[in-house]
Amino acid sequence: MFQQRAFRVKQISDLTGVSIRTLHHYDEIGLLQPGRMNDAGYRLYSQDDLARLQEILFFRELDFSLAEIRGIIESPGYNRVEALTDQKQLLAAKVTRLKKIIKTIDKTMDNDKRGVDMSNEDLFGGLVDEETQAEYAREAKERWGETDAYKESARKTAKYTRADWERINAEGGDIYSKIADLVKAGVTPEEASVQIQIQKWRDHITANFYNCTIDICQGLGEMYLADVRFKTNIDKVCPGLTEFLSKAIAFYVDNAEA
Amino acid sequence: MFQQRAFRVKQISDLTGVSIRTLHHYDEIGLLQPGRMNDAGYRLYSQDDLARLQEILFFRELDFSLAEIRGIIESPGYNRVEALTDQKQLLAAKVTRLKKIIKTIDKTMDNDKRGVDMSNEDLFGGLVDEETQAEYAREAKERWGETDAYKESARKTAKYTRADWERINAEGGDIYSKIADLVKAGVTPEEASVQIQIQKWRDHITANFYNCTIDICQGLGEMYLADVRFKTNIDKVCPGLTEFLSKAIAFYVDNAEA
DNA sequence: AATAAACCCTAACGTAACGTTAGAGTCAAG
DNA sequence: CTTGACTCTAACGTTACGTTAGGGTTTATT
Repeated sequence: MFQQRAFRVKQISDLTGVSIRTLHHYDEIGLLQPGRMNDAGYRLYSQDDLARLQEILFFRELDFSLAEIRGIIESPGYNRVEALTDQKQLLAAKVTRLKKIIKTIDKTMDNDKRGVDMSNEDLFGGLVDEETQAEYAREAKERWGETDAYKESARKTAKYTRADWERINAEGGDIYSKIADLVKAGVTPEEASVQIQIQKWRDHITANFYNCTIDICQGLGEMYLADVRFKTNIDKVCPGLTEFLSKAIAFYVDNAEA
Repeated sequence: MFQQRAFRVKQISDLTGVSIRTLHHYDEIGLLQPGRMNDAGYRLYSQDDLARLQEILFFRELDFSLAEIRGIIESPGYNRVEALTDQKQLLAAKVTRLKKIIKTIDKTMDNDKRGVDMSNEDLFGGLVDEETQAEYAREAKERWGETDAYKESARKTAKYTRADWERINAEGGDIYSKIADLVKAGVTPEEASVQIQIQKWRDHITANFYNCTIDICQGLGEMYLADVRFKTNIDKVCPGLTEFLSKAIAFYVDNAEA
């Protein structure tokens, strides 16, 4: 018989840079439980456990919470290669963001030297979250490939200023809030009051990003639900909003087709 | 009379992306206290407060703790332009690290596809902290310019594997621990037992990085104390170690010159 | 064989940096 | 003069661990 190589906590710690306490913690919360234990109760990690830890660390680098990470890698539809592709995409976005911050620093130093004041928006270039929008856009690119919708969106959004983003975000948030209010009021996704907001939502996307066809509506409705990042962001407005929104969009699509 | 422009919490929040609660928190802990309050107790932030928040966010992006940030920007020797230069340097290092992680992802996907196993070290490229060393090296570059010492160091360290870094770190840590023990034992920096360790420390640097001349020793001794990142790292071994080490190095240098 | 030194465990409290209610005052617009 | 958007303090909750404390285990070295 052949015995698979097993690592103990210190070895894992040395190899990966995570603390032993962190390994204990990940075991406790069920994020990374070692394949087996020896008689003394020592944790023995397998090669597969190591691979899983690697994935966890990639997600952590992207500021996913441990609960999110666990949710993702344990979901039935989880695909390692796809996840790696996503992670790469998001890391690239982070690099872009950091580079933008570096530029902001350069500008700040320059203007400091010359005694000029910067606009208050420029002072925080790269620090505000507007980039998450762009992140999501890239995400979309990955899922849709180079579709016409994506190209149109990229062309439009490229010219947007921070003020534009603020306005767009505010408008979008406004629509979500209104739907959230309807949720709280106890109406169903099929009701006209909701469907009117879905129409507004679609118009908003068409006006600011790309021509939001019925097919794309359907895709978005599904994606919002399937993708944790969309989901958590939407659920911030009101828990359960994503599910509701998805159902409402599905109904909207069905009726538009009929 | 001319009244300076004042911002309230929501405006600051919209402008910078930090939450209102965060502003409250920064006020509470004294990290960012608004210039003044109105009669109703509303926080009114000035243009200068905004600039300070910008600096805080740069540091935060680099994972400095709020206590550290406060310590740095309130220290008497604090220089805004210098800090910006450092931040830029560190952000660049972070970009490098992220790019390394992206490479690791590429490698992982590639090997996955071909069914090959990666070495366990390579699995975690970019995730382990070895880079802090390189970070500090770059820091040194910035402070010293392109000196011969720096070039030699860069040439040597470029070839190091993770195993080398582990060994070097262990050796360095060992020397620090020994000095820390002497500190706890109550000896003075001038005593022979300490000076022997300083000699070992210098040899360690010469062996692994560059020819550590007396002049460089002196520079290092001062830098350790002056630079928070060196200081906090060294003080991790034992609080007060940096001061002690600095004194011991100063004495070593004096005696070597005589 | 014994005895350190280095390593492992659980349990439980501590901490940093906020998030999240809860309850109440402020202020401009209609 | 009231309503909606904004503000405040106070205080408890949360995440992701760090940090003892107290006690077994394994391995290297007398």
